[in-house]
Order: sequence, then C-alpha cells, then structure tokens
Amino acid sequence: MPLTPLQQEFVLHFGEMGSRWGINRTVGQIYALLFISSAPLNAETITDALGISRSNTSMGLKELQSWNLVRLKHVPGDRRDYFTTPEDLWEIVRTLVAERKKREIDPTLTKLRELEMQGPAGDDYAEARIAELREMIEMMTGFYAEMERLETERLVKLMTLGSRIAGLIDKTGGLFPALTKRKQG
Amino acid sequence: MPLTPLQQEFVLHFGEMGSRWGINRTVGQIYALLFISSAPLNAETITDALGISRSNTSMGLKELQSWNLVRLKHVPGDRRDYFTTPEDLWEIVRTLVAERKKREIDPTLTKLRELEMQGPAGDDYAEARIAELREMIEMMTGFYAEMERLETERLVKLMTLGSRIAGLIDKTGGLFPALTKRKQG
DNA sequence: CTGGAATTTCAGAAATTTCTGAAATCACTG
DNA sequence: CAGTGATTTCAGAAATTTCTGAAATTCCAG
Repeated sequence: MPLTPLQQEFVLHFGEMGSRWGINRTVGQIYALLFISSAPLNAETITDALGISRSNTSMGLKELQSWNLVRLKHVPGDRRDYFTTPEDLWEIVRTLVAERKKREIDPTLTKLRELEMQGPAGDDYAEARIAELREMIEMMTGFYAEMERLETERLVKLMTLGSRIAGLIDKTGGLFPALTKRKQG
Repeated sequence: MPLTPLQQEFVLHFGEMGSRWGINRTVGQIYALLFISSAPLNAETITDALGISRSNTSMGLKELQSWNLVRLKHVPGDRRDYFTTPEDLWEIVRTLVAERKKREIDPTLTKLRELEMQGPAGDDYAEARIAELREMIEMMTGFYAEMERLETERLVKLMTLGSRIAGLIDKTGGLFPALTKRKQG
C-alpha cells in the first residue's frame, strides 16, 4: 500500500520537523501517517509505507505510546496490534501540552525548588534570579492547570474572543468594577 | 573565576535539559550562566567557567543570538564583547515563545496551506484532517498574536485570574449577556 | 505442550550532531 | 598600514543518536 502524494508529503514534513519538536524523524513520520489514515494501521503496514525496518517501527510506536499520543485498537480475528491517533484534535493538543510540560518544565521547577531549599549560598543575584524564575514558572503552570480543566467548548470561546478578554481586566485591580460588583452583590 | 556550587548546579541542569529543549548542552549552559550572572560576561570568561573550547563558546553565543536570547554589551575601554540576558523575565519568555513558534509551528502551517492549495487529491480523510489541523493551528496562533500584544501587566492579571476568566464566558454565546449589553449600550 | 506469528530487545552499524584546535578573518591602536 | 588581540570559520575528531538485522520473547491456536 504505497502512500498517495499528499500523504507522502505530509509524512515527510513531519519527519523533517521531528528534530525541532524533540522527536526523531521516524517517530514524526509514524505519527503523521497514523494521523492522516482513516483506519488504524498495524506495524507491518507502517513499516512498508515508510520503508523502515520492522524494529524501528516497534521502537517508534513505543515512543509514541510513552507520549500517550497513539491509541491501540484490535481488529476482531486479527491478533496484530493496530494503532491510531485520537479523532479529536483538542485531545491531541491537550496530551501534547501535558507531556511537554512534564518533560520540559516540571524537572526544572523541581530543580529550582531544590536549589532554593539548599539555603543561602552567598550569591544574592543568582538566588534572586532563581526565585524569580521559579515564581514565573509557577504562575504559568498554575494558569495552565486552570485552563486544562476547562471543557473544550469554553477553551475555544476563550481563544476566539482573544484580546477582548483582556479588555475586561481593570489595569489596576482585577475585573472591571461593574462586573465585580455584579458578582458580589 | 570558578563557579559557586549554586551556579554550578544551575548551569549543569540547564545543560542536561538542553536536549529536551531543542538546544545542545553547551548552549544551555552558556545561557544559564549568563542568566544567573549579575554582570555581563565575555567569551573568555564563559569558556573558562564552563571548561569548553573557545570556538564552542563562539558558536554557542551565535546560536543564542539567532534566538534573540542574549544582549550584547560593551564595557568602556575594553573591546571584547560582553553578553547578558534581559533583566525582565517576561521579555525572555516572550522571546522564547516567539522563536519557538517561528521554528516549530510556522513552517508546518505554511506546509499545510501548500498542501491544501494543491487541490483535491482523492483522499478525503487526509484532506479533511489537514484542513482541521490547519484551522486549529490558526486559532491558536491567532490567540497567541492577541496575547502577544498585551502589556505584561495585563498578561499577569489574566494569568492570575485563571479560570475565573472562563466563568465570564457564556457557554452558548460570547461573553455574559449582562456585560455584552453594557458594552453595546 | 508445540508451532508459528507478532512483537520486542539489543549489539553493533550508520548517520547525525557536537566539539575542538588551527587557521583565517576582523577590527581596533599606535 | 603594521601589529595585536578578539572573534569566527571550518575540517576533522569525538560523542551521541538513530537505525538495522538477528536473536529472544510473548502469546495465542491447535
């Protein structure tokens, strides 16, 4: 089952972008292929479509599973594993953001807290800078945690409204007085 | 000028995280060192502090400059270049996000549009999936563009308010009717 | 159990990335 | 414009990552 030119180009692009996204070419290609395939694919099919070794496919799929980016399906009467990506793009984005946070942000936040725990080190500037960075990351991850809980529908509304949201914020305090009053009273 | 244990640990952590962040160890270390140093540093100092070659320092600094992550300073009476990171953490975050978007998102958005331009390819599922992905990316980059324009102060307020923002959004329409009316009238 | 298909593991090969030292270039000073 | 110090370039070395084929393992069917 050779790829259509459209599939081919899409898959190759994801392969090339892989390195920028912190995954390798094969993993990018496998993901792309699953993403644009309407039906789940098994490892053999992926191997043939991408022209890579069977073992490489196996490792790539394992990597994607560790990212929670693929789903395992089973076809009745066939004991091979079939893989897909979630239909819902928002679910994919949520997973991606969550995993990247876990891998790229959380370890640093932990490390910064450790460094602060070690107490005064006689380097005021470095200590201040570390505290400041920790606070910034905490603010951003805190905001992320709030957004993560929202249903997709509200998230879409929020993004669509865009900067009009910011207009609601009183520069000196919290929300616009009128609204604040409304909620209080 | 050997590093203090605090600096040492901070710098090594950034070096280790480098690969996850899509930069190499040296670049991560150089950035970390500049970040926690109160005064600008020249290439020679960085080279000695990190125990790397002078040419590696040069390449690392060049890389950081291509990311707009460091500033060049000059010390009167000294013709060497001195480097720092911006004092303002928000500025750093803005730069980081802008550059990552430019490198990790924009090329894919361009590619998706190209693929759509090529017209029907007889693969309805792939075409639909590509369109859907392009729309999602456009929504997110559109929202990002709006947020990018906000002053830091408002951005902080927005993030601090967190999910209370979402409460303002009417699930069926836009903003809460009361407020919408207020703005219209 | 036994046989065989599917999958994973893993040691080494291949490819890629990172790093270095030497040479080249740049840019300022006297 | 010669001399010197700072910086960059770059070819090859070193390190790391990715990929493969063969062997091992898993797991089901008969």
